Amino acid sequence: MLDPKFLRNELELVAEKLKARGFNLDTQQLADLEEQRKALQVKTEQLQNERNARSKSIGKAKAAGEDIAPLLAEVGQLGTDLDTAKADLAAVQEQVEKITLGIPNLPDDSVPAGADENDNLEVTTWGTIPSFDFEVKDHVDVAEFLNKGLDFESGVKLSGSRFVVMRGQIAKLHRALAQFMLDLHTEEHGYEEAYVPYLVNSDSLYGTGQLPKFGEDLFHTQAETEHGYGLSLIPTAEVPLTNLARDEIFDEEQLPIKLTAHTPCFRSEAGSSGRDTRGLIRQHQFDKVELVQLVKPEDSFETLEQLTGHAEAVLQKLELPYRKVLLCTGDMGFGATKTYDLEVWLPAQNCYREISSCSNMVDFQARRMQARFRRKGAKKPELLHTLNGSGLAVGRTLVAILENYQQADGSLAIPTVLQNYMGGLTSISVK
RNA sequence: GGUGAGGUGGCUGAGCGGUCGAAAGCACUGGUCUUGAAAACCAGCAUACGUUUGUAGCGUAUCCAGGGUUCAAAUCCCUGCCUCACCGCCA
Repeated sequence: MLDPKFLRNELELVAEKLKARGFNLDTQQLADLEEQRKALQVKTEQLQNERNARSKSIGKAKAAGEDIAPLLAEVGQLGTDLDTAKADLAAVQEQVEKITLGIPNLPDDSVPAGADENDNLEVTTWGTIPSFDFEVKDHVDVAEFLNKGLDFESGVKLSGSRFVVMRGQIAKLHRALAQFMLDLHTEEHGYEEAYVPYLVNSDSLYGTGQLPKFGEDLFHTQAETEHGYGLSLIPTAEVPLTNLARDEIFDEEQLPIKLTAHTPCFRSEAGSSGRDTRGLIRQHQFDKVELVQLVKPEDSFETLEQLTGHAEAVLQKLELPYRKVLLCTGDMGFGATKTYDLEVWLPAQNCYREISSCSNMVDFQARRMQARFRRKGAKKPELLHTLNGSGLAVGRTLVAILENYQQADGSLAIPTVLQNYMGGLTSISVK
């Protein structure tokens, strides 16, 4: 959510910045509603003031033993006037809120203008793209050959399309990856490990910005009612981790707060029906190790560079070639003001594919969540800044390893840093 | 799931339907005192929004949340959520 005062006072500037990310703000409508809101709010508060004053004088009169009947008669119409004013105000406020909750964050000035992913800016590449002296298989075929380690048929039987069963050494490798990532972030990058709920309430989803606009991307445990959806499955650990700060006021010295968690993520993939139907790339359920930081405003852009580096470290230690991309205005997520994507090299697709997305949300989520901190000696608390990034998507990392570490004989080499997690195993081969 | 108790400011904890944004204590901040510290004493100490050039003033709201009764609700009624205790069940 944007700063309502900024939105009000700089409406045209906001609209212009939003245009860069393909969002059209109806400034006329919003300005009209704001004007109504202001008038109604003043009116309502005046009526309330009058009612309070009169009620108070009735109380005093009664205490003094005076006859209060004439005073009561005077109040007469006030109550109903107040009720209608309140109702009118609530209706307008609801409209304003509906609009403001649906406005995405403003892009930072360092973000390149562009319409879609084709306008993203490649920042760096790392590693050398491997060459194979045999015909490369994609990850599905590599795993199929390795004792049917990825079992999509069973996924369909148990649940439906976009679900998978992993077995044997592939399942273990998947687990090893998550362990490795968590250990790296906690032991070398200073994050605190967290175990969090996989079901969250609607307040949490509003806080990080999944609701109200993106409800159809989530799995809900019950249909939407006026009280929300009840509990919903998390689409990312960003939701529970970031919402830990909701309605909190931290001391300045407590920041930055750095949290990591390994969780499954659930996405309905509504609107992606034809895309990436083969393999592990796009599943309804996948695991991810998430990084979240809560920082002081002046630190957030520097923190974005660091956090992205923490995600890059995973790829580097796994010796997977990747590139770092600065997303353009048109390709960023709803709450982000600046986002780097890390894209890993997939030999079978002969291209880079997204494996991590690291974003600075500045105060966008913090304002929704009322997540604040107080500077030493300061009276007023300030909104903090929130950042998050994948460090990394475990399923897609498994894909990258299956493809980049495949051998001519059909076996799979195990990246050095994972061998300890695999009981010393250096490769996986057919039984 | 059943029964009972309860949810008040950073914490503890008062609060006959009216002058309660809320006693008191603790914590915290500033000051007096002191060579310094402690103690003592004095003062201050919630958040959001609106109005406004204003971190001033004024106004409004907030005593778990949402409804209701009333001229007036922290206080009464209903619903929900949560906490605690005991019972049942369970990994």
